[in-house]
Amino acid sequence: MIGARGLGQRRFDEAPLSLAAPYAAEDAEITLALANRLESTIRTRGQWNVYSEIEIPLVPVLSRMERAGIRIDRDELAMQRRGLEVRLAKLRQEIASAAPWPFNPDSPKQLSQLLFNAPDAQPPGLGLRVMKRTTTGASTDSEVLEKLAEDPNCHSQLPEQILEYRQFAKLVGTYLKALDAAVLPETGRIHCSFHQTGTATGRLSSSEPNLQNIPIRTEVGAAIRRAFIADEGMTFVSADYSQIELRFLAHFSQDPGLCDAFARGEDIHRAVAAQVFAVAPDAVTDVQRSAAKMVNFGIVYGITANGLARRLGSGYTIGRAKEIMESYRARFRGIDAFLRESVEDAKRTGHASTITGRWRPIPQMHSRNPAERAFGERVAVNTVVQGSAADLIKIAMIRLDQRLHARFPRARLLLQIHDELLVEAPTADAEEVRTLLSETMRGAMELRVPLEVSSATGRRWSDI
DNA sequence: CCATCTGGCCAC
DNA sequence: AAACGTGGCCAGATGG
Repeated sequence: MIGARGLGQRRFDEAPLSLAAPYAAEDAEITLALANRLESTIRTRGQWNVYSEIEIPLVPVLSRMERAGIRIDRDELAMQRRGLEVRLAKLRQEIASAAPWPFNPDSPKQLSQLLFNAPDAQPPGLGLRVMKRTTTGASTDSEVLEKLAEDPNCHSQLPEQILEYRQFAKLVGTYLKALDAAVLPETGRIHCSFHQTGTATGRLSSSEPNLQNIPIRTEVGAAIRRAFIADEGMTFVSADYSQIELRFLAHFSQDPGLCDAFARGEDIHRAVAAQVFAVAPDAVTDVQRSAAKMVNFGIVYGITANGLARRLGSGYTIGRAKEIMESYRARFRGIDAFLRESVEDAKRTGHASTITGRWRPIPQMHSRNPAERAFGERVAVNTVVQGSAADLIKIAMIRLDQRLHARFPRARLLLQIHDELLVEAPTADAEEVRTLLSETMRGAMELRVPLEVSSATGRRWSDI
């Protein structure tokens, strides 16, 4: 496989190159024996359909995606990098002059000492209030720094400066530098690896480099997507499932409230807020909608009142978060029942199953440790929903690959990002490919609620 | 020097 | 061990 590391740079965790030739026959025999045993295990575990209908057909699709790679505008990367490095240099100076002793802003350990040590300790610190602990000491993560930055008792500029420093350092180190280093100079393209066996739920993962976590949330971060550019004469076509996990929640639970909202094409967070806070949809405030959105996310991840309260922010107590959850469960009885059934199911069988019958063992379900068991319960819910969404898009990818090959042989699938597919198509075909992509994704499964797919085209990833 | 762990943070 | 799920990568720290 073409790889960013090139030949000769082998990693410690790779097996040594095989001395194949003299042993070829023996190797083939061993390989066949192992394959037979693997397949018989897959059969006895009831995973034959997932294996033969999804995973095996997906192999050549992923292989083509890896070999296709994606074109990178290295000048764009370099330009952004220069800009951010100038800002980082300034921030380093400002941080140095605001700090009582020379410290490395890339070191959470040193920062923790600087912020939280007592003034008379060694090394001396600012004696700020510790609000969160890690296994080794006081946390300096962004949540903590944001609170410190707003705290009127904290007279230091450091929390704010470090937050900004970390943001830019992340973008330069993890993306601008690393992506440039991953470009094959001969082709100007990056070829990541996609892994079919890397996750517990059936999702894919991506590595070297990971192209499934390119920034989008902030403006400076999203700008990195400008460096992903379609090949000469080609255009990017992208499509993503809207609210796919909540739609699976509606499908499995058959909850009338949620199903109707999706059937009518309503703004789902607004619809849920209207129910939970017992107001008309038009009367839902931004704050209520945002709270409902967090509850929706929470349900999919396996909610706790504690976690919800933290995410809702300082205006909400755990008690208020509990009330909101109670109201949610009362208004959406079907969802409540589904959550309970998922947990009961996992307790009985020891595993969680997705829509295709893919299953994940959850040994924590029977643990004596309550925290461990609670984790198992969240996993039981999340796996059904997340894993089913993974099944859906894999089926769409297999069909899309066939259809593109038949109708637009020059178009090719480049990336999958969990609920999104990115295709590169000849510019003249882009609109037709967009329709094909969108319809293939939408038609990959028939659920009790309609699937909605939004799509776009553009020469750069940032344009979509 | 290398391998591994940790805290932190990017995506869905 | 799990205080809301799934991943991968970075720099620093640690230890052989």
